[in-house]
Amino acid sequence: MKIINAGGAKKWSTLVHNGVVFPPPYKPHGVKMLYNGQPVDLTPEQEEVATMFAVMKDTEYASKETFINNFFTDWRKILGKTHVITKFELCDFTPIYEWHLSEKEKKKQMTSEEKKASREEKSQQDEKFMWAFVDGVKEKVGNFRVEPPGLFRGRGEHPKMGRLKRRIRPSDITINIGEEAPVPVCPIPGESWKEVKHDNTVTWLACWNDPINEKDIKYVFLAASSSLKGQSDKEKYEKARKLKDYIRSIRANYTKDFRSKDQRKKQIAVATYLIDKLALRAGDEKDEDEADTVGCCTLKVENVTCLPPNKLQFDFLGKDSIRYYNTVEVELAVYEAIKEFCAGKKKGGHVFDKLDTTKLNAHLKDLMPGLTAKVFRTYDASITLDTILNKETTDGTVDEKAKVYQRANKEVAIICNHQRAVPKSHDSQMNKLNEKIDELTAQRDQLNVELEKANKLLSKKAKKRKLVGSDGDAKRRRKLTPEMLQKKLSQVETRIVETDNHKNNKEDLKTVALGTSKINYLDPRITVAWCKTHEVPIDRDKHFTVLNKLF
DNA sequence: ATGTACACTTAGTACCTCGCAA
DNA sequence: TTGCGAGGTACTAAGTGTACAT
Repeated sequence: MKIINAGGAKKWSTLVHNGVVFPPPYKPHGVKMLYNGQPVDLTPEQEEVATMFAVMKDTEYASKETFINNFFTDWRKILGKTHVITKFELCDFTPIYEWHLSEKEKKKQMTSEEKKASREEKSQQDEKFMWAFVDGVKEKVGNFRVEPPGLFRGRGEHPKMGRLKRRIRPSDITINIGEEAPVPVCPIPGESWKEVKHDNTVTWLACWNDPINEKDIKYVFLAASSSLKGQSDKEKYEKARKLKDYIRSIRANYTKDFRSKDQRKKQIAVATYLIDKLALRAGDEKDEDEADTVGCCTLKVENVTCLPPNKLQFDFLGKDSIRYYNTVEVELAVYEAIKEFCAGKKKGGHVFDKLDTTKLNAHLKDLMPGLTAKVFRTYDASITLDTILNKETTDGTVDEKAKVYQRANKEVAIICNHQRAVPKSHDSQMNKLNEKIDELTAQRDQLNVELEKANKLLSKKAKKRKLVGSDGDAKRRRKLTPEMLQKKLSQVETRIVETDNHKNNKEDLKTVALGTSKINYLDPRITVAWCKTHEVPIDRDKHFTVLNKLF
């Protein structure tokens, strides 16, 4: 018997769960697309794939050549050699797209009771799959739903985008479950699981091969709120914290090697420096059939520009094809070393040609037990969060303190290069805020005029009263007193400042994704400690409330 | 030393929900 | 009552890193 994961520790003693939920079978709609202007008959299977493409009309993918070619190639396999459809250019998916829009509209038009009812029905069906028992403890399952068929949405310039991701069947699925637990009933009549195993050195409940990349495996894991996930999360942050004790000697170590005669040592030193200073990812080698992205070890000469006297400009696509664009001042020795590594190499050549992630990590392990490249990102995040929170938190309202936390969160996100697409509604929201500010400013000006008038009137009246003893007329009495106007004025002024801050904050964060760092990089213990010290209720944030219980 | 299978973390986006202001 | 924005969840792609085979 092949022993898999032999070194892996035991993760559980008993494991009980109910398997996975399959997406419902395809329901044909019968809407005919056009080919060369004529309606065409499609079998349900053919129609299903056509529909997958049709509904993506308003995405970027729909106009990408690679996507279209891959889709069409896979679809034609299903259409068969003799089918009338042979040219993509003659296909008109609009009828199906419009059907899709009207279905969407129908759903939107449902009353809130109907929506609620169907939601409840669904959650009732899902209920038994949502939970697992790990060593007798009820834990939430993460992704118990099997991925539905669809067109592959690879990020960046992925050579496989648009390929048909076929339907997963029970015979694709391996179930991992406790020996004594009942094997989940296969929910599709007449079919059965590929395999049932009882491996307690792993944490997954089910897996199948990714149909796009057959050598890749998709897993069903427990949710982040489970103690198994919480445990390894805690270990991750503990390791990052330990790096604090080692960082001085690690830095001394690589600094010494910047000028090493041994090219490999020198490259390791410079790479470690970049990972430490810039929180770059390790950068594993990638296959030809994946998007062309890089990390530290895979940086190519064209990704780094040396700007005299000692600046480096980085420009490359990293994970998820997110652009990393940054100019930094580095130690002169690093600058010289990079220049030397790049010298004489052709475009596409690796800056660190004597290096890969395995070698780098092996070296890091010598410096600190369990140290790998990714720990530096967690470490950087922890240091940044801690520093900003300590430096910037002042006595003030809870809202003001929360703003400080958000600023720290933002800095971490920037360091980790967590970006997002500018929200679709960004421009219109900015316009609205500008209009709001204009409106408030006009209000303010108006109030100032009124206030001035009211004050004048008051002093006039005072004079008059001395002379005549007037009690003022009814019309005047309805007007606001200067005090009231003053109060209103300061309210408006506050709102102007608030709205302006809100606007600037929104603009500032339009391309920054805060969520990833919050979930994966901000040590909950730092957050919780800060909340306690500064009397910010932890339950303001659901994420940390959950983790607080777990940690 | 290098390649690869496997397991697990990290990532951005689409969508959904809920509370609030208009 | 509605429409909208913030914030959360679901989804699944894309990384990292280890163990083992070659």
